[in-house]
Amino acid sequence: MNNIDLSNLIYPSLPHTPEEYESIYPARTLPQGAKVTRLGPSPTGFIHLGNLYGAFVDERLASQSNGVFYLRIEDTDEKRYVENAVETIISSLNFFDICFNEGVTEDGDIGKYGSYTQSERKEIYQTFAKELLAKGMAYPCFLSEKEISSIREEQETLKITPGIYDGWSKYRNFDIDSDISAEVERRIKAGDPFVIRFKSKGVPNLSAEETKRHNVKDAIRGTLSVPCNFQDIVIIKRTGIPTYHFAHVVDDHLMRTTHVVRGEEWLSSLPIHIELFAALGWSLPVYCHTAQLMKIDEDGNKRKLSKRKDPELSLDYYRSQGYHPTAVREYLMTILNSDFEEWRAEHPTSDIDEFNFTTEKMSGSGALFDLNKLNDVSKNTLLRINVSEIASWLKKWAYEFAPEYAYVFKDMDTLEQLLDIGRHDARPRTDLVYARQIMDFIGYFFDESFEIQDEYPAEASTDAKVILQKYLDTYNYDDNNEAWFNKIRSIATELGYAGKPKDYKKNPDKYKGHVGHVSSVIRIAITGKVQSPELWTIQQIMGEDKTRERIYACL
RNA sequence: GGCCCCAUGGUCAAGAGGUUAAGACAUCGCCCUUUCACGGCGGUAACCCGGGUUCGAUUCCCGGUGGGGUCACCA
Repeated sequence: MNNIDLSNLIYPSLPHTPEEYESIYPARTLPQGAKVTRLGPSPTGFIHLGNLYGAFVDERLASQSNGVFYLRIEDTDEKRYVENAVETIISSLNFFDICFNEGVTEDGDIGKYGSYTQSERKEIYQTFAKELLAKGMAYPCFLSEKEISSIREEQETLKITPGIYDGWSKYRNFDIDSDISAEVERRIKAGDPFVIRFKSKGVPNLSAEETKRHNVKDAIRGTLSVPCNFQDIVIIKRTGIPTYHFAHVVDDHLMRTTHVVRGEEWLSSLPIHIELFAALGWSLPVYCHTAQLMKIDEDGNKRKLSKRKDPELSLDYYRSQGYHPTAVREYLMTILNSDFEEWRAEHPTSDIDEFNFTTEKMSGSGALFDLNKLNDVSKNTLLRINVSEIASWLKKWAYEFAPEYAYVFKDMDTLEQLLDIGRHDARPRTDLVYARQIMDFIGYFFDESFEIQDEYPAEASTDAKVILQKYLDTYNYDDNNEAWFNKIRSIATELGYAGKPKDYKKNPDKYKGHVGHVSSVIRIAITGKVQSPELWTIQQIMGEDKTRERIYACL
């Protein structure tokens, strides 16, 4: 038995040794306890709420510990590349206030641990693959697709775990079989394509009791017990590019990541990563496997979210509906940490950054996305933002997503007054939820969108014109709220309506209705709807002429 | 199918070996009120099932069921 080292034949010239990379990317000098996190999207450009959820965890962890949060583009799958994806990812995340302090940016990389694009790190991965090769911990494998699938078939009939592992690839022990080693050497020299597989030390197909296990601490889930890996997984593909598994291990070590936040779908490949880290002699990062986000559908049935596709899941959906980024962050934090809502109730005006977020308080089970809750969080969040900011945010939103509302923004002062109605009362109104809804809510004010939508209340419909005529006769723009309403009350009593709703309720037969019915008629004439904020204020903003016009139009 | 993760009202969720099992959203009713909203009060509504440990389990253990994930030269 002779140990044959093919590493130099496979990778004859690489610019650096593993040791050199260790010093090129030295341990970071950061304050005690600082966390280094990363987001590693593939460049499909599709960012969904689940990504944002995870990114938020990364961002909080790093920022709260004065650490580093960096963006790494994981483009090891050429088929996935979408034009401008990186720009889209960055801008979507930035919109929701998720910012990176290192990594890929639109103007090139920032930071000393680059390149932050995996396709540009080929030589680094190969250097470590070469090391594994030299140590006999990896091997070149020439198995074709056909061969692999016939191995799988055989394994299926044998009812054992499918895959390439000890006993199944004839290339695994090439160095002790001279025939195979001669073949391998010849084919490498001939330029035949091959992959590099990790040579797992795990023992395959043991019974449940015999299986060796790892106990790993997960920052969200506590101690996890996973079986040891025994698959000879591919670390370098035929193209020379690493697989996710290998790139993850090499990059997160070299970039000195302390906390790996990723979805729970990665849980099942954790054994692979554990073995890889050990094989390279590196310590494990702290894993944080987040639960999946789910949603509730229109029928009220719960349903798991499928990762891609679901348009409601796309971040762009919330952007185009006009949810305020702060509201989305608030909502996300309520599902992220169970005690956030309580904290928010105690600190209504504090910045969300002051909340102490921890992974331990995250739930291991998937949360259902709840639009009701988002809306509730959103209206309370908007209450905390001052009107001028809301107005300009709406304008920006309309410019991008709803140009048909341009008329709303012709007079920003008026818009601000409109939006501000009732917001500073002791018990403030919470009418504003998201941009599209707000456009609808204030639509009554603008001639472009004004229309009579509701019917006069039955109690006053026959008197409607009389009421409006009398109102027009007595209306005075300079009346204050009280004087104005007293006039309406006089009209009501004059026509046989109760001046107070209570009187009407006590003696419904004595009156045609009450003052509320009378004012509803006026409200409908002016706003087109039975429901509106404070009418007097609306009129003051509208101005005398427009108010009179609207009434007149109904006569 | 193997393996892994998860399991308290409709939803998010607190919780401890003994509690009248919090709270928020949603929903329903009442009150306040010139409409709506806001606010106040109240109602409906939950520990997946079966064993075991225990004086006592929703809580701890085991098994099952259900949901999810994963078994690629995708991430």
